Amino acid sequence: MSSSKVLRSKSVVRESYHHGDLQAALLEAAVNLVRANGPDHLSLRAVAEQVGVSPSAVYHYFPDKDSLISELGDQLFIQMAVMQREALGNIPGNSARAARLRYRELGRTYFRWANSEPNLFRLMFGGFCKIEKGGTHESEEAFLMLSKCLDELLSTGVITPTMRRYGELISWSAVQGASTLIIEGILPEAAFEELLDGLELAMRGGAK
Amino acid sequence: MSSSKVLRSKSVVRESYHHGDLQAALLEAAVNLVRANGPDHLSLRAVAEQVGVSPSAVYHYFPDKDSLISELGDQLFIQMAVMQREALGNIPGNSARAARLRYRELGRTYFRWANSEPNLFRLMFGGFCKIEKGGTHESEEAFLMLSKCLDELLSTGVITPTMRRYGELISWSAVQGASTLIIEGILPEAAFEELLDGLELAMRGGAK
DNA sequence: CGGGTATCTGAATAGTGTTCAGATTATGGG
DNA sequence: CCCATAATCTGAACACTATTCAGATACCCG
Repeated sequence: MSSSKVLRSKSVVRESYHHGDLQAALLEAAVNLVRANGPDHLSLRAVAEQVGVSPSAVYHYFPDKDSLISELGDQLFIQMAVMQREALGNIPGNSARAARLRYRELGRTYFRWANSEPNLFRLMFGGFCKIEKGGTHESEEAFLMLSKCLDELLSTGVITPTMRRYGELISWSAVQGASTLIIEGILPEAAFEELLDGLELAMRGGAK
Repeated sequence: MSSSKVLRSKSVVRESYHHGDLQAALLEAAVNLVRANGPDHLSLRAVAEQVGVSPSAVYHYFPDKDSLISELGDQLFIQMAVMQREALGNIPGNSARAARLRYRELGRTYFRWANSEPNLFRLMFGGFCKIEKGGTHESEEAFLMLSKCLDELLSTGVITPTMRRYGELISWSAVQGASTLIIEGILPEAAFEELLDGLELAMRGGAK
C-alpha cells in the first residue's frame, strides 16, 4: 500500500511541494493527538488542522479514520521493536548473567513503553488496529528477540528445557498483562519488578 | 452515587412511571451497543433512542458520555466476578486435584469472557473506565478468589511457598495478557490452554 | 509550453456530545 | 382530595464530527 512506513521526525522530502510527504505528516500529527487525548477522542479534523491541510485531504491517503488509526498502530509496533533492539544492544556478552539481564530488560522496555505512553499502548492492544489473523504481524520481530533470548537462557542453563517450551507464551503474556493492569490503575507500579522476579524464578523451575 | 448498580434483565419497578428505572435501562442498552460496535463507536443518542428517550435525558443520570461508559465498566467487573464464583461452585472438594481444577477454571473463565465478548473486555481494560488508584476496585473480589485458590494449592502441596508469593501477580498478569493477545489476533486461540499448562508447571516449581 | 494527472479545497450532508429553558409528570403536605 | 413543589424528561439549539464529491490547484512529462 504505502511505500514509506517509518515515522520521520519532520517532513523532509520536497519542501515546496503540494505539502511534502503528507501521509507521514498526518500520522505524526495523529500520534501526538492520540498520545494526549487517547485513541478514542481522536479527531480527523484536528489531525488535518495540525498539519495545515483540509479535512478531506486525509481521504487521499486513508479510506477512513479507522484505517488511519490502524496504520498508526502498525507503526507503533515497529517503533516498539526498535526500542527492544536498542535495549538489547546495551547488554553485550554471552554469560548466563548477561542473558538474564537481557531477559529482564526486554520485559522492562515493554513495560516502560506502556507506562510512559499509555494511550499509545491502548491504541496498539485495544482493538483499534485490525490485525489479519493469518498473516505475519509487526509484533513478529519482538517475538523473535524474545525467542533468541530464551534460547540463550536455555543454553546457559538458566532455565529448564521444559520451561523453554512455554517461554515466549508465559513471558509475553505476563508482561503484557501486568503492563495493562498497571497502567489502568488496578495494580501498583511497583508490581512490575516483582513480576520479573517471580517470572525468572518460575522459568528457572527450581524454586522451592 | 447510584443506589441500584446491578444490571437487571428488564425494567421491573414502577411500570407506569416516567420511564421506570432509567439508569439501569440506559446501561443495558449501552452494553448491547458496545458489545456490537466496540467501546469507541458508542453513540449516546443511539443509547437514548434504543431506550425510547430523549438524548438529553441521559444527562440526569450521567454527567457525560465517558461517565456512562466508566460506570458500565464497573458493572462488567462485578459481572465477571459473578461468573468466576459460579465457575468455582461447579468444582467442589478439598483435594489437590480439585484445587488444580479450580485454578485452571478461574483462568479459563477469565479467558472465555474475554473471547466471547471482546468488546466488553476492551471496555474494561482499554482505559475507558477511570479507576481511582487509591480506592478499592470491583476487581478486588476476583482477586480474592484467586488468592484463596492459591492458598489451597499451597496447603495441598501443589505449589511451592516461594511461588505462592508471586501467585496472584503471575497468574493474573499471564491470563490477562494472553486474553488480550488472543482476542487481538496476535496469538492463536489454542495458545490459552497451552499457557495454563505452562503456568501450572511454572507454579509447581519442579519442572526440569 | 501545454495537456494530463495527482493532489488538495469548499461546501454540503448526516450524525455527534452537550446545554438549557421549558413542558410534563409524580409525590408529599395541607 | 388537591395543589405546590420537586423530580423527570423534551425540543431546540450549538458546536463539533466523519464522509462525500465536484471542482480548483499545482506539479510533471512529453
